[in-house]
This record gives sequence, structure tokens and C-alpha cells, in this order.
Amino acid sequence: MHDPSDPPCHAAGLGAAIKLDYKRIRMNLSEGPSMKATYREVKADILSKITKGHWAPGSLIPNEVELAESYGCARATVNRAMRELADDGLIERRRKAGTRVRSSPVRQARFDIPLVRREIEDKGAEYRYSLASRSIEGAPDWLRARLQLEAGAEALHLVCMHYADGDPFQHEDRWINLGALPQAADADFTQTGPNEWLVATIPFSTAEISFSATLADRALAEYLACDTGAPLFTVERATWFEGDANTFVRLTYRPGHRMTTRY
Amino acid sequence: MHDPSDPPCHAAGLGAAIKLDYKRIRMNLSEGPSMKATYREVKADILSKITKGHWAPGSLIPNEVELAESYGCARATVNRAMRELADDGLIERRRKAGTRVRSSPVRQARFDIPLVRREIEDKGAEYRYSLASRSIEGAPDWLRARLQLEAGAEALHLVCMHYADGDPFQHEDRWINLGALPQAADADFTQTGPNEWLVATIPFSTAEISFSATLADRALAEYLACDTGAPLFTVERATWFEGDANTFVRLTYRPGHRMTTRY
DNA sequence: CAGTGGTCTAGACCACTGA
DNA sequence: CAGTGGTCTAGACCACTGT
Repeated sequence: MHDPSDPPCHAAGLGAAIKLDYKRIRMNLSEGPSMKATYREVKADILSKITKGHWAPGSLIPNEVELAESYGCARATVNRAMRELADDGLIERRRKAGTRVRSSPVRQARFDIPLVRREIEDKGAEYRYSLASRSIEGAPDWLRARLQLEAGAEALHLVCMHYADGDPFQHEDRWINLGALPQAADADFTQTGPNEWLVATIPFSTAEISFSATLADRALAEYLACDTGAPLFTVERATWFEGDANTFVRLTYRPGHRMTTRY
Repeated sequence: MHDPSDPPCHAAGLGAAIKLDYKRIRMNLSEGPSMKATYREVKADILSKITKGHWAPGSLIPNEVELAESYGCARATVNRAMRELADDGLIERRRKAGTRVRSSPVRQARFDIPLVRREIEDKGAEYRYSLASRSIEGAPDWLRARLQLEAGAEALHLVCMHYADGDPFQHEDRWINLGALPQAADADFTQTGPNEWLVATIPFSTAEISFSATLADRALAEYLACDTGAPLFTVERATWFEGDANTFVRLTYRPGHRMTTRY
């Protein structure tokens, strides 16, 4: 994930394809300090020792000073390689105890959370947006619970649709906390979606996101032009900015949608 | 994601809560080089400048040398702070062009992909495993396509169930490529699941993972003790080791399952 | 070609933590 | 208390890339 050669959208580069400098092709990193190694080469070499089983899961790796000597580089260089491997979940480091190969590597995947517009345009399809309904309501109990809002909090409730080449792609059911974002009441959501407005207004926030499967009820089926009872992939997201909840959204995708990544 | 103070399982620490050294409490990082700053302090300070709007999205940030002077630290220290912010998707760096605040930050979330056993035991429930069926079959066409297997490839097909406190939790439909893992044919999957065997056998591999929603058919409904037609959250994963596909699995969760994270 | 980030170094001190 | 990783430095050279 640090490696600039990783594809930008995916993660945890196990296959750290390093750009090979042909001057270095002949060197055998496992042997002597024939040439100084870069941190990427060190990282790649250690990685291969792990994946090829030379260093078994759970076993202790030489310490940084020793590795630096054997690779013929500075300790800081080894340190960076090891730190990234630790971030990638492949090794475990503890002071005094040393560094070990993880017995069962942490499996983690990183997902991009794109704006719908980009998601659609990246497919090469034409994006279209439409606002289905807009109202200001007292926040219902489930929403107040979810966002930790006070009793009596008011929210802007929007229902929108996103289309790809004219076909329904995603249904958006959004609540904006007017206590934190009163200016949302004056925003015009008929031309662009609330997501784009929010990104422009509060670009940096923390979020809680969850994925699940839901059944198409009558209304959703009509919006998404699918059968009632279809299984739909759903994303819910709540975001906060400086402690205040500002929005909750439920995004429901058309049938068959998948979210994919590599790691 | 680099910050050791982040919770271990989640990601992209926007709220980089740094452990405050009380000796430093009085210093104002935005002012002079009254005291040397650590990379975490630099990172936190830059982050706050961004989130609080002092540095607008799209705007240019001072270069490393200038920042190092204003924070009273070495350029390498600023570099590490900035590199991590770039990894977190908050800023964009280009040689010669300098560093800019991302106009719309890259939203990405990191998910842990736990073993089912851990997932269940972490809930405080008792884990139970059961093998429902086992057979060696020619790989069906869809599987050969998905894993890029040759015609005539043989696969071990396993169907398993995972229970939490006796209730069905997850249905596992797994195919193991016997071309790459012939020893799987001799493994005993009656006591422990194929996942644990695979982790022990080929701990490091690359994977493609995808999430979707599927409908419970008759068989799934019986396995999961739910109604036919229930919407089920599904994870599919294919893994490769050194270019050879070794397994494909479809994991279907009991109704109502959610996968959640923060970022 | 010049400005910016990318990386490396040799050495230093610090912080944790296992024995 | 001693060994290991965590971080910082001051300086250097390199690799891109905008102008």
C-alpha cells in the first residue's frame, strides 16, 4: 500500500512488482553485500523468503542490524522495508522480541468507495441523476439512535436515483442532519446529488460503513426496475465531522451488482 | 494505517489520535520552531490544517524544506508525515509540481477478512464446523473460466457449514484445484474446515474477492435454516499462489449478516 | 534545466519489553 | 538491564516532470 508501483485502487501489494534496474539484475540479494540494496529490493527479497517458505510462519527473522549488513545497506533502509511488510500484515514486530513471520497472515482488503458518478463513468456509461423526493422531517428514532442525535433533531430527507446509460443503477436514501448542516436546507439537489454537495462542503470526515443484502420491496423494485423480492447489495454509511453526525445514507444497487477488489 | 495508535483492524486513520507528551502541550506547532516536532505531530498538524479548512482542497502545500523549517525538524521527518498522508489518500504529491490537498479525497476502507472461526469466536459464540459433502469432480466450465484452469482439470469440491452457538452462520461452497494442490485429496476435512488447512498449507497468496447479494434457493435455505427467497450476503474469493489458482470459495452468510468497518 | 519529492546514509538517542 | 525496534538528523544524490 505504500509501494507507488501498486495499482492505485487496490491494496496490500503482495505481488510487489518492483521496477528492475538492469544494472542490478545479476546481483543475488540473498548473498553478500555485493551491491547496496534499495528498500524495495529488501522488501521484495524478504517477501520472497517468506512466500517461498525459506522463513516459516512463526519463525524469527534476523534483526535489522544483521539484515542491513547482509544486504549491504543502512539500517534505516531495512527498517522501511520491514515497516511496510508489517503494515501489510505479513510480519509482526515487537521491541526486544524481534520480528516474526505471522503464523496466519492478516488478511485485509482495501476498497475504494467511489462517488456513484465516477463508478458509472469509469464503466464507460453515461451518468444521469434524478431527485425523487425531498422533505424536512423530524429525525425518526432509528436515525437518532444511529447518529446519536438529540430528541427533536431535524433532518433533510432525500431520495435520489442514479442511472447508467439510462438504466437504474443505484437508489439513494439519504438523511442530512440539519443541526450540523443547516445550509443543506438551501442547497439545490435537483441537478447534482447530495453526495457531491457533501464532498464539496465537508470533504474530510470519518465514516462508518457497512455492507449487507436486502430484499427489494415494492418501492425499491419500481425504482430499480426489478422484481419484488430480488436480492440487492446494499451499502450504508454514516459520517461524522468533528464529533457531529452529518449524514446517513443507504445505497441500494441494482440486482447483480458486485463489489470487487484484490489483495 | 501506519499509525500504531490506530485500532488494529480498521484503517486510514483520519482521527490520528497521537499520544500527547505533556512536555509538548504548550507548544504551538503552527508557530515557530519552539521545539522539534515528531513526524506524528507534523502529520496531525497538517491533517488539522486540511480538515479545518486552513488549506483548501486543491491548494498547494508548502514544500518539504519550508515545512521542515517551520516545524523545526529535519526534512525526512516532514517527508514521512507527508508520505503517510499521501498513502491515506488525503494529499497528492508530484515531483516538481509539489503537494496538493486532494480536491475530493480518495475514500477507501480496509476490511479484515477473518477466518470464520475467529469471526464467530470474537462474537463470544461457540464455533462448530461440519462437512456436508466431499467429492472429486472435473472442474465445471464456469470454474475453469474463473480460475483460468486447463480443460480436464480436476477439483476437490467441498460443502461445509459453520455454526455459531449451534445456529447456522455461514455456508461454504469450496473448490480446490487438485492440479496445484494434489495433497488436498488426502486431507481430512471432517474435523476442521478447508480454510484452516489452506492457511497452513499456502499461507501467502494473492486473492480476488467480491461481495454481492444472492437469493436463498431451496438448498441454501435448508442449510441456513431460513426462508427460501431470503436475501443473503455473499463473499466470493479466488486465490492464486505463484500464478497457479488454488481455490475458489463462495461463502454465504445467514440472513441479516453485515460487514462493517470505519475509515 | 531547475524545482520538488524519493531515497539513502551513518550515526545517535529513545522506548519498550522480555529475561 | 540489555536487546530490539522506533524515530530523528544533517546531509547527499537521484528521478521525475513542469516550464
